[in-house]
Amino acid sequence: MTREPLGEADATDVARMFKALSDPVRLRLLSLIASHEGGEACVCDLIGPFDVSQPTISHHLKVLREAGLVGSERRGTWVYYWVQPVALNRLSALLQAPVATRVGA
Amino acid sequence: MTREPLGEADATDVARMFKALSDPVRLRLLSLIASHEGGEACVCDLIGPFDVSQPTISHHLKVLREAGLVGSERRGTWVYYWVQPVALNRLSALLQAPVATRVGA
DNA sequence: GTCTTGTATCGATGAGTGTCGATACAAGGG
DNA sequence: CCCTTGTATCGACACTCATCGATACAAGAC
Repeated sequence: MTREPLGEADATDVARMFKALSDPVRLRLLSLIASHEGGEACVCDLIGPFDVSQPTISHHLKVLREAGLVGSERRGTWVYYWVQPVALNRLSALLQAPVATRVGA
Repeated sequence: MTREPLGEADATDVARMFKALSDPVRLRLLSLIASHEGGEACVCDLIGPFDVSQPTISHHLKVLREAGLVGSERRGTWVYYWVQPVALNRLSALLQAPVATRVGA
């Protein structure tokens, strides 16, 4: 990003992912999933830590999934979610700024 | 983030920055500024590339500034903007995911 | 001073978003 | 079968946001 300007298409694509990260509940969900043992977490593990209702958690998980930031799978009664490292690393790389961009900064 | 869950306060703080990045126009503005020679750009350089009005560009620059992602300064007639590398790097580091989080992923 | 150019703010409006309760769907146990 | 538990969808509501035109402010030229 600091090398050459983003094109319109890329910007729209990346903006959709950042929008998925622009909510505190979703950020905490993502970090709960990422830091959970085995790298994945059941939805039942993700409802307790929040003050919002179960449908709201389900909605936020859907947003993260449709943004490509997490994957999910039903196994028996429970549904498990895991992070998609490739997507996160893409955003991470995009934000890496040069050490000193501006003269005197 | 992949090490331990984000606290509520941190999540709210970081979410505000990601929200500033969640718009295609703002992403392109940021990359235009970052990739401009000297690491800074005059507002007059930032209006032409877009199809939106000048007040809208001004609004988006304000959002980026209030999120701490860019700095600005008036020099004579023109106002210059530059990126804040520390802020971008903080977000970048936060998104760095382990190479293989899930077994078999 | 007045005029012109660059930038920011204001007020309005249409679209989008987070949240909820109610409800539907999925799967296993009795 | 019915019942229970886990998860997703639906419909509604309050709120936020991106955008605009109009206007105000800043600074230099004349």
